[in-house]
Amino acid sequence: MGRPHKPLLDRERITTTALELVDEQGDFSVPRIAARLGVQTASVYHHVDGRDGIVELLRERVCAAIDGGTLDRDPWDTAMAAWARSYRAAFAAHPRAIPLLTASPVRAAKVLVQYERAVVRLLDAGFPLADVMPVIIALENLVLGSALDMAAPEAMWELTDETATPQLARALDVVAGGRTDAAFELALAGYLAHCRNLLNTP
Amino acid sequence: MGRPHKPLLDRERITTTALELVDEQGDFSVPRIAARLGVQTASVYHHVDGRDGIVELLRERVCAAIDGGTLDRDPWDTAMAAWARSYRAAFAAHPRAIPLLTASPVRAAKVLVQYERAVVRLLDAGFPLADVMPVIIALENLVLGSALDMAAPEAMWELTDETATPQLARALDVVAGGRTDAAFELALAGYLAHCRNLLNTP
DNA sequence: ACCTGAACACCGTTCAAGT
DNA sequence: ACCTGAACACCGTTCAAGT
Repeated sequence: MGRPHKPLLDRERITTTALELVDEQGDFSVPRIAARLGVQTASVYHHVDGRDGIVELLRERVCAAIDGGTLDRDPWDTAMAAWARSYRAAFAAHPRAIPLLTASPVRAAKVLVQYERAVVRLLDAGFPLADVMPVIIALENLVLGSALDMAAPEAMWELTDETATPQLARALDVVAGGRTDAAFELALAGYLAHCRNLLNTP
Repeated sequence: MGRPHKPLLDRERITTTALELVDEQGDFSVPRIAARLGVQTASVYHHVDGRDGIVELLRERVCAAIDGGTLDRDPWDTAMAAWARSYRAAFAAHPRAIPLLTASPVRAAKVLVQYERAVVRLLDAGFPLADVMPVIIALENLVLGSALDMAAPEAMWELTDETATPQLARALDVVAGGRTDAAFELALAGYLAHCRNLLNTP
């Protein structure tokens, strides 16, 4: 066939197809992307840096939904809370992608700029330089830990032998659906309170 | 060859070999396990429920290092803190296994028993039933989020274009090695303080 | 019950050949 | 520059055949 007049493929469409596959089936493969786009497997490699490159594109695509504007809100703790919720919501929109994306951290330029903004906000708020990264990484840990929890199928919490863990069964029963959100909000509240405290008692 | 007088393989040795491979190379495959054990690939399938079964065995093996005894300490918040640190340390002992293990949550019987114990401790401490699971899951999120951070190669934090994020570079520079532990301890302290507060102001 | 050898479907990746 | 077809090494899994 040779080269077409108009390219059949581009990174955008490859990313979209990969994300569709992950949303539908929990995983993707290069051949299945190619098949969906009506193209040979090898063609994909002319646009993308292998399978790992596609994962990186997925990470950037998912993270594009994080609203960096939240970081401009006042005061600083409101900004951090809103950023954390937006960060988490971006991952929640594609739960089946989460195990794929959390394997290595987000280092896309667009997200690093948000980290830079967060550093500045915290310095302006009065945090000592040495506290800034721990504060930010702790927030990232919170978000990603919660994301993993969201990615776990509900069935993971269905206890097969309830008699061995009766109190756990009772405690699970009473939270049912909202366990994930409640845990995140609890951790976030604790985190923010502790940060405020750090600032007031140096 | 046929059946040997003494089995050449068992789940224990398969798990150990898989963990060795993961520690050394960041991943494992059934054929490579077989090769190390001087056996055919197909033989492994007589002892183990496929690749996923081996991952589950890895999860159980790594989690066996969690010290459930910490949950008996007094008072309850000391117990939770010690449990969280032990939980995290178990994962930290095999950082390259973490992405493999965090994809789905720990549901091995031996660990569920610890969750049961944690539920009882929290109920005894006076937490309302509805708060118990959020409190426990938030702790799990904290631990796993931090584990992911530990699994990330140091290089992930080396900024290629420092000028775009100068403050981030400065903040990173000053924490250097200890960023992961500092972030975890910060989040844990905030979490515990918040839990204590929940208990005192219902 | 446990190991082998062979087979199958699928994967990631490369590359010369075409336009 | 971009697509194809063919190739390669590797993977997970199954199964009949042996003891």
